[in-house]
Amino acid sequence: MQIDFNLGRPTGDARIVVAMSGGVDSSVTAALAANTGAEVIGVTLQLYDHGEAVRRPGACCAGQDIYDAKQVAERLGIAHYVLDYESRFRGGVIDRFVDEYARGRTPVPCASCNQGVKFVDLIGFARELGADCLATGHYVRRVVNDGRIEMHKGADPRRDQSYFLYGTTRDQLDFLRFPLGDLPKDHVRRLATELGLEVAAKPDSQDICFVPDGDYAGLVKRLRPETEAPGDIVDLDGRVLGRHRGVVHFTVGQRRGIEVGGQKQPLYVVRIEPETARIVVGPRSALAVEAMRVVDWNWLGEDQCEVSVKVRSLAPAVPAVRDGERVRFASPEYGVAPGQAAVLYDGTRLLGGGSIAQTSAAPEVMVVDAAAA
RNA sequence: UGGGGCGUCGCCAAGUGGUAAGGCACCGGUUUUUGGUACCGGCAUUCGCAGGUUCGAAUCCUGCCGCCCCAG
Repeated sequence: MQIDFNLGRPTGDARIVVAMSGGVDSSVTAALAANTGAEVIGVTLQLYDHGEAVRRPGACCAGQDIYDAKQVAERLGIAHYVLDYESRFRGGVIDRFVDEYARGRTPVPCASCNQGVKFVDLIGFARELGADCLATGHYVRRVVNDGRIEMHKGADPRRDQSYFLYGTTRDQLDFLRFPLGDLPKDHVRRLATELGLEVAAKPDSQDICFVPDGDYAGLVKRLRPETEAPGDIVDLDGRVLGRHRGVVHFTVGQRRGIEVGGQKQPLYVVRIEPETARIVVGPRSALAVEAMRVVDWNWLGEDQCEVSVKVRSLAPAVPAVRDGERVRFASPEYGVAPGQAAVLYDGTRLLGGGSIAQTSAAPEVMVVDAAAA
């Protein structure tokens, strides 16, 4: 399969650096790059293998991933480097991750990783190598439209990763290539099989990469012990309903894990107050948000105001209006957690996004109970 | 120790003779390169305890235990 990398010159003279995680996607990306006839250099980042923050006994998955990447590079006959970015990852991703939880917010580590280590440091490295581009296995599309470079959602809607890439700058986008953006995931896997890549059947990555056992709370508690201070669970009127074992265990919109029973309706986390370690809970209707304040914007669009917005990776984007740093939903959105990313689109085009700083509750809607009426 | 009420899964709660609803919580799964949501599934051989009546009781009777309210 041939993919046009749009390098602006014959690929035979070009040099492509590929970010190789050791997974299926980036491995196929490397293979597609090699297919162009360009000189291809695979780069794998060692991010958390020996990190103090992650004390994982026994075999290390990160080590396995690096090994896998090396195997693939060898099979493809391309150069391969492993870069030690642990300290940068620790500072730019893990520390920020735990700090956000300590503030009662809910971070998106994949977004900060892409914004920092991957697209700043790795692109810098690729440029130093004299590369024409950095290719990654992300499911997004880079579209040149009338001389303007745009990022669009991946063609496979179930695989689109643009949410995590909202922080990509124009400069970075200019240098990046996403050869998988037009392909469905199963197609990529089939390619991996056809190419005889040993990672073809490797499971998709999931969860937070530096917390493979899923116990992110344990990591946060080790680094920020104050997040495990117990506190009250209170309702919207301040009545104490129960106790909890640390704000780190909660995020706005969360239902499970509150451990308060005996209610007519499920309770959800409405607000987190880290100063007093209080978790405020209420019915689902209390989660309705009509607008939010978004900070730390990255903007790739023009002056679009009518947009669609995602406040989480999955779930379709919903209509909204952008007004400065405020974004107002056309209809109430539920479970909008500060710290998460607000990512704005114009159709499939990524316009930019930022970090959710505050939300405004939608006025209580009188729900008429048809059965009672 | 006069009167009244109550005791059904961790919580709330249906069920008043025919062989234990439902909700919340909890657990598991599905989905997912964040967290969460959502969805699906599981969850009392047993109804405070002990006897009795009955073909058959959580439902009727007796006693005991516990709790609540009003009276003292």
